[in-house]
Amino acid sequence: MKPSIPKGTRDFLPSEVYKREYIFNIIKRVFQKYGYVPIETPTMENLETLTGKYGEEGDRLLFKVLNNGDFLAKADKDALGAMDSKKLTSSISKRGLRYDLTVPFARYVVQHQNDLQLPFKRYQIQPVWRADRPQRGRYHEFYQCDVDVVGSDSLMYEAELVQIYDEVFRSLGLEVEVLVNNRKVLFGFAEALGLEDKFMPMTICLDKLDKIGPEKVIIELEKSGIEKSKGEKLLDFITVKTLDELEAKFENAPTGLAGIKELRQFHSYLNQSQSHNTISFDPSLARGLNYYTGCIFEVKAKGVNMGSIGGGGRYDDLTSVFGLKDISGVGVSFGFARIFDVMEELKLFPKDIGNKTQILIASFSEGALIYSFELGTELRKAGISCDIYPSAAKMKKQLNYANKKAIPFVVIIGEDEISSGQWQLKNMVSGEQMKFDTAGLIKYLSN
RNA sequence: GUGGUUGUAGCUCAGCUGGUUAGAGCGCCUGAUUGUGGUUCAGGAGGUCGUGGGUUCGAAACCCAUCUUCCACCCCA
Repeated sequence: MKPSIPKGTRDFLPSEVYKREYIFNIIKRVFQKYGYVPIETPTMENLETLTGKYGEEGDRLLFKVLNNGDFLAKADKDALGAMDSKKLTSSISKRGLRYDLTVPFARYVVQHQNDLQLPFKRYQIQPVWRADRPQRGRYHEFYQCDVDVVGSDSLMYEAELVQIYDEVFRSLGLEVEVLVNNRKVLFGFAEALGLEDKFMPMTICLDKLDKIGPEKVIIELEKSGIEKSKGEKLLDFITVKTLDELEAKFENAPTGLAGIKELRQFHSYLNQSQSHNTISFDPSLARGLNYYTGCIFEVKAKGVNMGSIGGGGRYDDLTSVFGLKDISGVGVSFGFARIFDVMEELKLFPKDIGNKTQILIASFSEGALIYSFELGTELRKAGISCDIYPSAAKMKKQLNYANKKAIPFVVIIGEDEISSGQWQLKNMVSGEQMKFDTAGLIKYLSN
């Protein structure tokens, strides 16, 4: 049998896991500093929790888990006879793999509302699954890293999350630009142009601006039933640079004005001069997801051509479908896979990442193995990370093992060393050899 | 979900219009060097040519199906 894994999934080598954990650890440290706590939710949710939350497209991409037991006996016979897969699904599958972390979190908040102190600040790093067609950087299984706060509509949290972005990327050594906009401002465009009923398609087209260019955006808008003159006006709107300029154009747009007010308050919390990265207002920023209702964010890395490496925003009513009304939330997520790629491209991972083993103990004879194990025990007791070669293989092979694993020191044990009690320590970089007894070796390696 | 693309040794890839024993580089193993790695030299192992059908005297090559890879849409991380 040829070994294989399912389409769109990946194995990770030790070096990749080390790098991933390097990123995770920095992110977690920042989250905890800002008072966010970790939670986890199950891999599987009830299908009814997930369906209908991501639009029709999202439902298609949900992985469904087949019921156990004699599932066909309980299947919808009409749907089965009619070969209607969509209709059949609900009778043979009651669970699905989580599609993102936000909807399970909304369910979690409602379910545990009596145990949670609001505002509740949580972070969550877990894999999610989507039955999309895989491509590079697009998998069936991938990690998401979300940080959210629910139970407060204070714009202080928008400012806090942007600070978190700033601090995380600074710690990772990445320079980024944080783009900020507000869905109410976008709605203001629709109000000003009399396009309130076309708001959704308008934002979807606008979101493609930097990808397809202004001419094609106008064509797309026309396809959605927005006439060319209004499309041109819309593109004219988004050329504004400041909130004051925009305010002047929003005479008949009460929601738009409310959005401007929110952005002003957000900026008053943030002291720009304290930010390491650029934070800029971008009226064309739209974000695809429609549950956002207030401020929205997107993060782009400077110096590389890569899509956004993070994003998020304010959502006013995500918990109401689970029966809890008037809970406002705001959150952002980190695009882990892309951050990984950008850091790889810019060579930002520390060089010694993953080289945790300090020393290898090599043996010249079978009789030396017992001494090797004993020495290893002593070194480990002293907190030195060491690896013991398990046989008296050819020295060439043992030293090669150390080279492959980038272990910087090898201690060599043979008959001479055993009788004298002086171990040979070899520096694998310089090739130098020195003699130590056990105590001296520990002292030398502890420096 | 739509249209395309890819699959040959552990890895990266050659392999002509179908023709006899399927190749290279790197890696791996062995030896030169029976107590010392990275260099060098010599030798060696390793392949159901993604899988299943078909066409043919003959298929890695042509046809069909299927899986996989990557790409453009859709959508998104």
